[in-house]
Amino acid sequence: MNLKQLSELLGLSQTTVSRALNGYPEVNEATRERVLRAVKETGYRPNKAAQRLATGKAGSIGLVMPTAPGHQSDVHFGEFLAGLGEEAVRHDFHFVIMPADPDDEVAALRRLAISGNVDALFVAYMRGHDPRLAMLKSLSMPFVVHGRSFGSEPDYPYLDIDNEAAFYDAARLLLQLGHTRFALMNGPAHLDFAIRRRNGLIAALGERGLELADDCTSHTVMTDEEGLIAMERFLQLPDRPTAILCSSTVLALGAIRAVNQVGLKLGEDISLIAHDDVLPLLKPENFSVPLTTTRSSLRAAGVRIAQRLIGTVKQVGPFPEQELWKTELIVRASTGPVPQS
Amino acid sequence: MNLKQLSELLGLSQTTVSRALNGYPEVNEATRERVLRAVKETGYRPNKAAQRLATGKAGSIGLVMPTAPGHQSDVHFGEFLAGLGEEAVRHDFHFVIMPADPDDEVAALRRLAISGNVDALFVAYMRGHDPRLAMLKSLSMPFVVHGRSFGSEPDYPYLDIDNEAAFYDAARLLLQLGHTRFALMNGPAHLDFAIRRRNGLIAALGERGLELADDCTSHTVMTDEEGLIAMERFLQLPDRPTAILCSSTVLALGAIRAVNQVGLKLGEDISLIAHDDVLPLLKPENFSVPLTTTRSSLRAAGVRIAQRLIGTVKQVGPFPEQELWKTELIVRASTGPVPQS
DNA sequence: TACATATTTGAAAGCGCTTTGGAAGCCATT
DNA sequence: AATGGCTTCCAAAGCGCTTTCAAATATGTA
Repeated sequence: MNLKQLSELLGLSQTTVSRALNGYPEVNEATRERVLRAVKETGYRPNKAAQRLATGKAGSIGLVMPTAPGHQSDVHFGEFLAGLGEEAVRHDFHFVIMPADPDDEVAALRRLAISGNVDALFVAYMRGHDPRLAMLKSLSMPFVVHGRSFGSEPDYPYLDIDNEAAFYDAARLLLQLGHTRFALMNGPAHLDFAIRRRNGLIAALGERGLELADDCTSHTVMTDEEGLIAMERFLQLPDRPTAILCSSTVLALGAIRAVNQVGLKLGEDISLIAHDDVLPLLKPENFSVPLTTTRSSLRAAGVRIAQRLIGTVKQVGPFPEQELWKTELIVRASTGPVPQS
Repeated sequence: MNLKQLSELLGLSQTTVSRALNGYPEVNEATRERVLRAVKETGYRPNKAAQRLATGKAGSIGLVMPTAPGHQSDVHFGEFLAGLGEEAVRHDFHFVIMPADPDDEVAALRRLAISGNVDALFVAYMRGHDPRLAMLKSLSMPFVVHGRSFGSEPDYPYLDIDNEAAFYDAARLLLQLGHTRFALMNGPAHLDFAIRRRNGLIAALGERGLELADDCTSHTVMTDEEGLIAMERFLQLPDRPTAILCSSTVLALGAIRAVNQVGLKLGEDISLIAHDDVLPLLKPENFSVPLTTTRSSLRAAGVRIAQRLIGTVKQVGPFPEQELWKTELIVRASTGPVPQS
């Protein structure tokens, strides 16, 4: 059933039927109702590809999903998607997801954009000096970045959390508790949030004349295995750190296992603060020792970005181009005063 | 840059350029190379919406993502998606994801199908007597179901794991270890896998003249919170169960917390077997007491289903319509002989 | 040389929708 | 009766591609 058939059935032109459906004013209310009733009866649905071709819009936002054999799926991605979806469903928007090798993201994003089946783009996993920004700006397609790109002019639309402040504040808390030997378990070094969180920590330490040692820093993918390995390394250090900042509750999961294995007590021998993306699976309050965290909901960010993206496409708005969300510092039992040794 | 412009640039007809690009044989190799070079230089990409409209195919597979405010995002979904993506990227396929309220899945699926921008459908979260099957069959669009629908004629294409055998075998192991008091922590009761796993357990118990008590059965969404609550209930029972079957490592996470809280020992006082979807985040071997599991990789299932779906669209094949994967029963430390009381 | 047969190219139709530019009908006003 | 302004509808063009059918050119055969 297509427009032509429907209009013949009704004895109307395609034009009129199309207008009736899309809420144009220049159509008699009586005929509009007749059309609407026929649509109900026949189950007619407009072909989106044709709509897209005719209008240039199709109610979809595009994003690239990094994937490869052996590439571990990322809980954060799923959680963020849930947020996008929650908002998209309200506007009858859908997603076009292009899976791509992580090394091929720029090209994949371009393909997605010129493919002509998305109205707007969402970009994540931002890096320092991210090469995608220049491409996006040349594209004349709306986009919003989750995160920022350290070292690039901040003249693009983004939503980010204040990673630097988060880890600065976290470090300050630990400093006030008397800690002086710090370690950082971070995400991959090229990612923007990792750069900023490290900077935040270094800034706080610097104010006290302290430094972050290289052997007390790890940059890895954020899995519990890597957390375990990194923490084991820290614990073997002659002068082992007592204060740990951790970029994810996933890393913390492994880290805590390492702490338990050597019989140390979290919150007493070792203080740890992790960043909490509010993953449904890893609630900091459910850890055997509840975790002190810097918190910001990934899902909420997804909702907000979808709002901005969809709003831009639908030309409602305007929206702020740049948003920087503060994180909350939530103190639980995994932090305590520096142990007397 | 579109086909018309490109062909004018080359002094060729759109026909020839189109054929050159799509690998048709009736075009001179020399001109084909000329076209290909021009494409490289201009960065021309065909408009997918137009392609879709013209051919009816667009290299995409569609799926519905259940979502709603307050609806917890599902790790399983993300992991499965990673599997689909891993295969899709090899064939330059993408996904169209339609977010939908869980109560609206049938309608959402239909919208997605008639929208005309997917070539094939993937369906998950199967229920007993699933209403989507009839709709799908009437649709004449290829689809593959992950799971099955208990109570429906199995005449549709699916890939499932043998849930019944998995829990039957798991129960048998525990029976051999002398356990007689069983409990089941299952997923939502209307879901197919939950029905079959329960049946598997009941069958194994039945062979020994045992029954599964109602107050030793829980059907909940699979979160660690629910796991905790269910296990707390079990443990307060006057004649508390010693053998637990658990439909997910996520549930097990909470269950184990409950066990620890009351000071019982997993693998001694309580034996537990969980089903393991091989989530990167929840490795059974990393639990403080490594978990005995029935294992089957969700991601591998995603890869396989993508293969079948894409193969069907591309008309390579044929593929088996029905696949039933065996799970592996992997014994670790969370199971032991029934405690002497 | 003339003819049949491959090989290579092109004109145009069509996919299902939106939208421009009229046209027809109706009413009130001159 | 003629004019103008509304309201309501329609024919047809166009979105960017594929594909059918036909034409042009090259190649082989008698």
